Amino acid sequence: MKIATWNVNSLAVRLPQLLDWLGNNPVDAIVLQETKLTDDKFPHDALTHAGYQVHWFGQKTYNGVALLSKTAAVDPVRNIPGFADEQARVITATVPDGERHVRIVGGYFPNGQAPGTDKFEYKMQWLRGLHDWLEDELTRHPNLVLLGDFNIAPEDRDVYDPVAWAGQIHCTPQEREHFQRLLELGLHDAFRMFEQPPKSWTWWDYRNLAFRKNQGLRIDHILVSEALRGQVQSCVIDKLPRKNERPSDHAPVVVELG
DNA sequence: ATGTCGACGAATCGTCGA
Repeated sequence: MKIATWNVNSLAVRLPQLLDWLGNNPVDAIVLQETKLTDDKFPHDALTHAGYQVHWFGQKTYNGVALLSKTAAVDPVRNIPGFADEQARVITATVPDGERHVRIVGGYFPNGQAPGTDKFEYKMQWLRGLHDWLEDELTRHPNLVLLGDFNIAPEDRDVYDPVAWAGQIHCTPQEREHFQRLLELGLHDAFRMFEQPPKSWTWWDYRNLAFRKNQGLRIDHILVSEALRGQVQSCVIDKLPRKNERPSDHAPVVVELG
């Protein structure tokens, strides 16, 4: 079973690229972030035609998430129960895979702008809300995958220039502490379960020729629960879509469960 | 280089967010 995550930065713009990518990478499930579409504008028919069933949840201009799966996903939940939120950031559902059922939590974590801002404080509260809900959710669903755009670079090796980024958004000690607290729930960073090329990033700024210079961050992640840990076969970043014309600034990440 | 995108509202660009 393959599960992917991709921040598409506007599904209206990126739909052809998504369909192309799914044609070449027929994953069993994928979560999308930054669809930036109200529910009535969601391209449900095109994705159904591509062989996916979809749960989606969005808003105009900002945010918006979706969960696509080959088999129908059940028990969907929008956002974080117990955490009141105006913003469409989390979509969760259970995807059957033969005898196994996997609870998939797709998240678009707040950016946070900069330490000391209201948006940073919102990010901190959001992360606390996510942690507390996941603690419960894991008791109900031992087979759980948390994936998406975390907007956190967990370690210095996830940053192209850790000195320049020290203390900056995505790299603050507070954000990294929250990432560690998620790991303490028994979640495991699937990407780091394997040997990986150095300078592996999932996001490159549109500015400054960052992709060409491979100046990026690893801020999109796939965390698997303890019960799934032994089943993880691979985890890779697919840089190819970043080379498209009019690319998203993020690359997809794919995990394979045996 | 704060050098790019994408969306929006109102206008053929300025502003915001990332």
